[in-house]
Amino acid sequence: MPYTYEHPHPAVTVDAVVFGCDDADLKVLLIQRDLPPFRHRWALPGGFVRLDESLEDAARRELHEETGITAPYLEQLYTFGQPRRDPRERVISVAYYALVKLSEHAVHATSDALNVAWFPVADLPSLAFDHEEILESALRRLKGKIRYEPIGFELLPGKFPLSELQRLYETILEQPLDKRNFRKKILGMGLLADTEEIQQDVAHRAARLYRFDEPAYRRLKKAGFNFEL
Amino acid sequence: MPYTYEHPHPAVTVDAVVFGCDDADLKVLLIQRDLPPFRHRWALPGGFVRLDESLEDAARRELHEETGITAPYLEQLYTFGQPRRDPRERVISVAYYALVKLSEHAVHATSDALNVAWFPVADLPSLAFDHEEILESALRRLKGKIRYEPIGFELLPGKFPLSELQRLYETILEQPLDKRNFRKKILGMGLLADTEEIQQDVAHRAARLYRFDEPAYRRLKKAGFNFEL
DNA sequence: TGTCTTAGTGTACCAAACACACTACCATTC
DNA sequence: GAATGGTAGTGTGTTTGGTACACTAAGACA
Repeated sequence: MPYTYEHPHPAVTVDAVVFGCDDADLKVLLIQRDLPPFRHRWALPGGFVRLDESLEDAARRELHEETGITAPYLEQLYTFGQPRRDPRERVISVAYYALVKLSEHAVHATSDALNVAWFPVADLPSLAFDHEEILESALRRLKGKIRYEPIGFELLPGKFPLSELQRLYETILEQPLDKRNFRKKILGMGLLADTEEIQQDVAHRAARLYRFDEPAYRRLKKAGFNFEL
Repeated sequence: MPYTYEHPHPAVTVDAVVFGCDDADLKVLLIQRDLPPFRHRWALPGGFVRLDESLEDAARRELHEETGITAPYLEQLYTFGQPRRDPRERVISVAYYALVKLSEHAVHATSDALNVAWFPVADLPSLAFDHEEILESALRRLKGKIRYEPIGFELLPGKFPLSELQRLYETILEQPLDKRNFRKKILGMGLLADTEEIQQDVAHRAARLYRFDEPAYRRLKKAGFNFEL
């Protein structure tokens, strides 16, 4: 059972900041801890890295184990390793951030967590460890990256009206965008395919639905195109 | 002497990609290993993180111990943690990149290293571990970041002619820039202060020397200015 | 049939990006 | 001291993309 080394080793964990978006808000997935330290506090999903798995695999595994979410867009964010960030022992945490289509992911609490829930980023509870710092860092990254990589689509359903895409950008960038300029620019890129479908069950004129044209993006990127909004 | 844990722990190291620039080239600082594994191979300076120091402190300490360099611009790059990247045991490496003024830093080998030397990034030896991957990643980051943060100045001496700054950008971005447009843009930002000095001992017309005006940059940044080249 | 709500569309102006070529200055050499 | 070689330094016109801005169209519902 015990593991012995000649030199001291820190523990290594992965934590994930999972973003989702619904009609109203940008949201983050949190779990409520069922074990000390910080028992009953909300925290980012995450856990210890096993010796035979890569960091990214560990992040995916923990995410699945604790929240039921699989295979999202996942990217390494930053590594947090201040000496006293965990009261138990020296723990170095490699943080990831993930983007998921909120509507397509039912979440459910599992063994290690008392509870799992989506929180609007504008209204968060106090978090365990240094997870508030990690979350802020993830938000900054998202805000920066969404402007020059087409990652916003990961947060939307497969088919979406342009107004929803615009609202997503406005929410994340925290600034209003002009409708005509937004449409002109995004449609001009040639990354959106018209699905020939329209919204259903809305109490007003129905909007066309578009989808992100991934192959077109890869083609354009190869040809030197740079996404920018 | 032995350290015992209930669960297996990986080892954690920091590695640093140190960039410098001389008249001709962008260069990287490497050490020649004096110990197995990869004995006699060139590698990035780095080493094990101590339990009572932060990751950044560890990077600075190792850099100083192995190469004599102190207090450079240092930023976390990425964390590399594939299970078999080190043949001895599971080692997770938090990589940093640093920018230094090459001319102002005499380097010297110390105990752990057989040798220390600057290599042009265009002409590198084969490296130990996955250090080639780390170095490529650092180059990508540098290339991306230098366009929207004024970090290029960290690589130049305190006083420099505009032509040297331009050559630095051309080297890192790997593309030629128009002299007039470059000067217009960079001078128009108001980040460069004229030192009222000129080059000495050159075999042609001497150029004015400028310095990066850090307080001006902070002021402008606060007012919403964004560096971009 | 009127009202409400969101979808969808075009143009004029301004600012920044880009392309482009010559003169000025200094040191060295003959 | 004249000529040469090498880098410093300078301005304009064109094009492109960013930004500001207001009305009509469609469909649901009362």
